[in-house]
Amino acid sequence: MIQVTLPDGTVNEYASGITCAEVITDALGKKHGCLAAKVDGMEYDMSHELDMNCSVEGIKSDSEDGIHILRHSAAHLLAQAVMELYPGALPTIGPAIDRGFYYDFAMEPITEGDLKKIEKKMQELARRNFTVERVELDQDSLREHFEHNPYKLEIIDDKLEAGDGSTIYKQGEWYDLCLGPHVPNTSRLMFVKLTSVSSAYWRGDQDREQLVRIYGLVEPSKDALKQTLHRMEEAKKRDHRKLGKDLQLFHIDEEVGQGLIMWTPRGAIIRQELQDFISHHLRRQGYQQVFTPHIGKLDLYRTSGHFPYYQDSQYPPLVERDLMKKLADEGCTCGELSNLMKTGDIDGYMLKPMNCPHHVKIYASQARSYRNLPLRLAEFGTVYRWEQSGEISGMTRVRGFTQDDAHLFVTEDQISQEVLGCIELVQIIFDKLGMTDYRVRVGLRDPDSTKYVGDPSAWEKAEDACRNAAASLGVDWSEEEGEAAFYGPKIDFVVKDVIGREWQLGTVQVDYNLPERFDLTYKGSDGELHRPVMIHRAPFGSMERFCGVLIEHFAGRFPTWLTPTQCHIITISEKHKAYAAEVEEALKERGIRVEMDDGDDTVGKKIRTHRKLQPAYMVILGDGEMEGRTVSLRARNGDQVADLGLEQFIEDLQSEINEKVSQPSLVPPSS
RNA sequence: GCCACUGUGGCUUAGUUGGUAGAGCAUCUGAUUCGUAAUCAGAAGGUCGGGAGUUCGAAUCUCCCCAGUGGCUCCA
Repeated sequence: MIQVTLPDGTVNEYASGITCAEVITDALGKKHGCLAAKVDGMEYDMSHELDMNCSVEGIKSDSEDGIHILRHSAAHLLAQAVMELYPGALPTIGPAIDRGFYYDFAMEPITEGDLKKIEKKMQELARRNFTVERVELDQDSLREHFEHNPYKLEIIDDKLEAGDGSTIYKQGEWYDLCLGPHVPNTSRLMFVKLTSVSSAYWRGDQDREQLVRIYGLVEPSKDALKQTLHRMEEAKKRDHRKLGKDLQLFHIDEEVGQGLIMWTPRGAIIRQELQDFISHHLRRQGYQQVFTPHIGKLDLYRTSGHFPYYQDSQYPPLVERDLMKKLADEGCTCGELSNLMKTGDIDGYMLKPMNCPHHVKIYASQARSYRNLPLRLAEFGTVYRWEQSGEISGMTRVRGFTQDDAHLFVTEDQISQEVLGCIELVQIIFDKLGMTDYRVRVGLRDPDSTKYVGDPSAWEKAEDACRNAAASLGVDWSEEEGEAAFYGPKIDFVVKDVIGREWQLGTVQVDYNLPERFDLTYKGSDGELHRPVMIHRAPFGSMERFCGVLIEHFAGRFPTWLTPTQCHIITISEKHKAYAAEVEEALKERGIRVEMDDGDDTVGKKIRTHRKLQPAYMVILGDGEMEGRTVSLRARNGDQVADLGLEQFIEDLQSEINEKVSQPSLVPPSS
């Protein structure tokens, strides 16, 4: 007999060899809704047999662990279905992921249209309710089972020590190399939906085979699946690429170039407001504004180390006119040109891929003393990077962007405090915008690597500074070894977009490298020259990416202070034009952004039209308003308030803007 | 950069097996002056992402290029 402790603390006695399923059924009844079990905290199949005293807890299908198992099992089902439909395909790997699961196959490419067919097959297989069976095999028979699948053999080679066995999971005739656990039978996997097909490299290696990757969703119930699909639909409506067009915020033009954002008037307002907002805080924190050119000589980047090392991710250099002509006359090829530039035989200019070297030069333009430090130089600096064409996306991954950049030149003793200051700035901004859904990543050295510059004890101090700063935020943060830049540790702020992709926004990086390369110094209190440390920081990251994320965050419904047009005036009929003009003038006088519609459409039509642009308020003006010198407001959700005194309205609106209230609040919600 | 898919007037989109493009919104012109999600009528606007090819004939087939989408890889 063995003693089994249940989650509620009861201890039951069973004969040794009883399965988890039997224990859980005994404890919770037949309809226990569990997919697998935790035995002493470790996950096992329901069929796992218990042979010693232990604790057992069921894993429900709607728990986090349960969903994970469901997804992983659905991946197996997908592979089974694909194998039935495409006998030549070779399954490789198929894990559960955050939003579902995928499986990679070595096979002929398929199209989205084929997914329906595969999905149907999956449902059919689910319905046949195969038992999912765990089988332990020694290595020889494992190899035998997968002798026709070099991918599985490679996994066996990699993961298993010689002589070690492992397990396969069987459902019907089909089986896969896997550690489990899995659902007890395939009927649990009825509610699946294949979402997309794409490709991936075997083992994530660009130089290896490209595989067909199929993505899918699975949920424990029909309703849950429906809800998930609905949520995805809703999320897509907030996509900044769609809203950017609807709200006329930015434009990308094929003829201008890939990944190059043009901020249209309405979008430019948002950007300007954000820049003003942050500039205000920068001044308070002792930053000094600078401006630097968009290009710099190649030598500058040779010194900084960015050229030619990062040549592939930069726009090609600009070469002086005469030289270009001479080279052209001599029939110099691009490759030769590139080589000449690499060796320094000829010079040219580069579009700046970052602002640091220019700021470094400002630092170096004067003799600095410890009394000058920290020196904080800030600039909305536009940089250009040659991102791979396949990576470019909307506003979040572009080839030209403006960083809300700053570089702090500090003594080693000041690092900690200054990093903290940078972090605070990020937090002020995120708080004001109500962006709470972000994670913080502290990038540290890989202890085994030697690629890092700077003195190890200095690194430790800087890493501690980053850790402490991150901890002070009171949000989730994680340390990631090996994520540091080669020149110093960093703190990144990461948010997800509507389709679940992560984007790095704000960043704070400690840098020991550039001060070294540019031989920066300051005179210390001891009269000796010392090397300053640089801190790079950009709270938004880039204006483009940040705005893209912000559009999705607000679903296009910006707070009053940010929204491109704050009031849209709508007249009822022609006779209200004069009063409307008066109201418009009064608003504009106070710096409020107004758009007027005194055209001859019907009121309903005008409201419909203007709604699309999501102003904070629509100001409706008719007979009543004209007589009483009042306004009537319509909020974004359709709520209305009638006959507000004009002066009072303007006053209230202005304070709503000045205080950067999170959402328009002058129209009380209707009951 | 790699794989797959997509690309029709400003926007959304119809276009069966190849026979030189239909619509709605927006725009413009008239009429209408109307209280909160589309007033009526008319006009103008596309050669179908670009180029080459197959064909008597291509938006529809083939190839190359460009761009977008979903991934992969990358991201100082």
